[in-house]
Amino acid sequence: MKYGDLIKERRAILGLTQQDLSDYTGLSVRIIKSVEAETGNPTLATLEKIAEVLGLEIIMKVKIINA
Amino acid sequence: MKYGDLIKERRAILGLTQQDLSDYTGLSVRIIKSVEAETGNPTLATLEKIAEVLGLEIIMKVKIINA
DNA sequence: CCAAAATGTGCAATATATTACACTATCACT
DNA sequence: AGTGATAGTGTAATATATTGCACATTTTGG
Repeated sequence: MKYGDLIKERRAILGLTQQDLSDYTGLSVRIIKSVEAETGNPTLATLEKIAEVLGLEIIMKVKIINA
Repeated sequence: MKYGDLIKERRAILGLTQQDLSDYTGLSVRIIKSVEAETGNPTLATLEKIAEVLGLEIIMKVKIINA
């Protein structure tokens, strides 16, 4: 799953800084950075908090081959 | 994101036990259980390993309101 | 009904995600 | 050029995900 760029772009669209996103999610700025850079291995809760603030959603579904 | 039941059902469809899924993913049986029960807070890597074996995928996308 | 297989739970040890702080780097603007 | 705002990095401390074991419970098939 790619998520770093999506989060970064979405945050930019909403005009938020990493600090803003940190404040709104309650996550450390360091984690915001690592998630956007896709370094590290975030917890589902971490991703969900970010997704919630940015109007994103995380979905697990059956993988369609060749689609 | 709901994932426990999907994983459980998918594993059943493929005729795998929790032990099988543990072997194929390299994750402990305990974690397989906690993920299926949606207790705990799994790492993205943990979910991805399970998804890969079960033919599932995890996606983050812009949330469409009223859809 | 019975036995074996599969699943669920408590606990301690280990691995690692998250945090906080300090510092550097980059970018925008005057 | 320089200042302020924003973003990236190293390290140590803390919180917690993951593991392994032992045992209880449930389920499945004969």
